[in-house]
Amino acid sequence: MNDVARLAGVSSQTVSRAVNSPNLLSPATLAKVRRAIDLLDYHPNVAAQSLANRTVKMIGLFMPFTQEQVKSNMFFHSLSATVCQRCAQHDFVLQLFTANPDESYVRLFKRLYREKRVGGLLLTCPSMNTKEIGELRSSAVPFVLIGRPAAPDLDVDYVDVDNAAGAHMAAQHLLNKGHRDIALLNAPKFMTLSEDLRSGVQRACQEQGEPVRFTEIHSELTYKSGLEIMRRLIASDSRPTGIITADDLLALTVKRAADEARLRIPEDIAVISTFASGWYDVMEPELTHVDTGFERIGIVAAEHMMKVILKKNPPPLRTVLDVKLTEGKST
Amino acid sequence: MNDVARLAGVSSQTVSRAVNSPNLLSPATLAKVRRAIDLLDYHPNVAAQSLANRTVKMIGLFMPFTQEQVKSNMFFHSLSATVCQRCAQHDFVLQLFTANPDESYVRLFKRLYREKRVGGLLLTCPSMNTKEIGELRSSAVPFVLIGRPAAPDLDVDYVDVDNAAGAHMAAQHLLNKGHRDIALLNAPKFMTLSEDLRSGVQRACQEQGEPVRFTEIHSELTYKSGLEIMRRLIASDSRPTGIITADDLLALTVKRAADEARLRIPEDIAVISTFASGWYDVMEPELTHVDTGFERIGIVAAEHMMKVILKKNPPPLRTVLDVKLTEGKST
DNA sequence: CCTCCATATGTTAGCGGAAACATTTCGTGA
DNA sequence: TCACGAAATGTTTCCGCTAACATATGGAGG
Repeated sequence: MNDVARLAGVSSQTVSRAVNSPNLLSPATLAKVRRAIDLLDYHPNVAAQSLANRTVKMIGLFMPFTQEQVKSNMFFHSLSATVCQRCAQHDFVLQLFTANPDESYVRLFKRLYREKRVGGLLLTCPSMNTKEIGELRSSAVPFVLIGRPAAPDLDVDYVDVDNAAGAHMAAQHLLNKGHRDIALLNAPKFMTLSEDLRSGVQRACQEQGEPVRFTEIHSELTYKSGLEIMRRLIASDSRPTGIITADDLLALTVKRAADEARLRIPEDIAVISTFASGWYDVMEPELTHVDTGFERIGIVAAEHMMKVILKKNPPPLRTVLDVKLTEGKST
Repeated sequence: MNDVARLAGVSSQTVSRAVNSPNLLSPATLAKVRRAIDLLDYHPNVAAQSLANRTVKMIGLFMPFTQEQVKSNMFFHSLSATVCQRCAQHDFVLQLFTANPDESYVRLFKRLYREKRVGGLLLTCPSMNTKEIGELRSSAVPFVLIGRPAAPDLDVDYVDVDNAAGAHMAAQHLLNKGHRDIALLNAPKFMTLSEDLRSGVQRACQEQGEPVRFTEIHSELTYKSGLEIMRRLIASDSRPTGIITADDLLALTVKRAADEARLRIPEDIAVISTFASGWYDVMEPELTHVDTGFERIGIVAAEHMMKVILKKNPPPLRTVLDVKLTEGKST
């Protein structure tokens, strides 16, 4: 920076201004300084910058999922991709944390923040409980939850997609097609998602005038787990006529189990997924599904976090993104 | 740090030593300092650390792929996960870059390094040419290529899996089963991978005593693209008896096209994949494939990079990881 | 012609640490 | 008993940058 200043014949503070607030400089000086910057190929040292102005232009994205869990779900890659892109636009950087920590979540997050590794965190931790969230909230660490907390009155920032509405739409869709025996191949219990889905489906069933049989089964979000369950369900006496799956990978297991049992989709058994990630294409017939547009989550969360870090005091983030149903040929 | 020093009754440099080289301190002082650190919940500021000792304990992982490209391939998530985990073990951090840059690759990489955002880079840029690599090599930026460069004598660090050997094994496997009409559903031409695969298969065909018909077709690594090609290929007069795919997603397209044409796998048409990522499970019958163990790439690359950053002068990294064939029921 | 204020630039003092060097302490062998 | 070197600790300076304040410059208005 001093070299640039010398070459341009100005003070080093002027160089700093040329970089950070060019509008404060006269056009002539600005041009001089910029020429010198170009000539010397100067790039500011971000460590020194954050030390001096005490803001850390890095967002941590925390996704403590196993390979197996992630594998089934485009969600995670999509999230990191959109966050990364958004960061780049604002001269921020994304730090990714996928490893399961040795220490407790709260402790880790506090540490990362205190060490100035990140200016704030985006968290996808389904297993973080209300107490932990509250604890983190009362610390100074800025964070946004991806997926809303179990306790809705917790006064924390979050973005979520309206999974309950999606499930409701999916169930309604089946009911409209005349189905009266519906099963929900749901996500594991520990995911708050699973409760949203169940409640959405149940509400739709209750709203229906006639009686509806509703079965709920929890599955891991893996092909193997889903397939095992579906085989059993389809072989049983009480085979439902319509199946709602938490995820398009699980929809594939329905297809396979149906194939094996020589059942046709949608004639003998209908399938609809409340979430479409990367497996969507592979399904045959074309899968009716709820389009969550989950790519939007990363954008909203990252934008909010950057505002927080830059002390722009954005309003609280309590966003639940709407979803829509895309009809395919599987129902 | 000064607070800790005061509380422990030592100088701040002693605190620094307690953190970075505890063996230099007497057990008594070390204990005192550590107690003070705990009491005050002190965490060193990494920005200040890198400023003072001018090493940046961050590794950048660059993966400029579109959603569409990534979707088909577990490779990318697996890579970031293993690198991230490895980084965590050494108190390093992973910065992820998936966005396609506005500027040129080389320019971007130099900038990231000069700005001290990263201490070094792990690069997966299939479209980076020999000239660019050479240019980057002659700069000060430490980097490791994921996948080896087209020009083998380029004097750069890289890790790769032995795709040519994998393709060779796959072809041999089919030849041993008696196939004499083989097609390779290959990756796009712009990926260096595609050349490795072709050469591997060709070599196997040549080594075979009898004449073998060999067809090569390039496809994007998407279901749609593969399916279109496979439908045409299977419908054509010259339908091959054995198909080698670049990827397990493409293997699924073979399955689907075969189903549609009422062909059985493996009786009427055999399939083997030279790469198994997340789509593996979904295939029926069980897919014969080359197991590349690509998770190892991230580990090797990250370990090397950390040594470079910590100035441990590791020997040049020219690693080509071996692969093995796992026989399923699709051949 | 002078005051006053907005605009443009320079100066000083850290941000939180670690390297390099200086100093003290202490055990050891002659 | 004392010199001597290793081990333990302290002091100074600087890493590269920006906030806060100080100063210069120029034009409008009285």
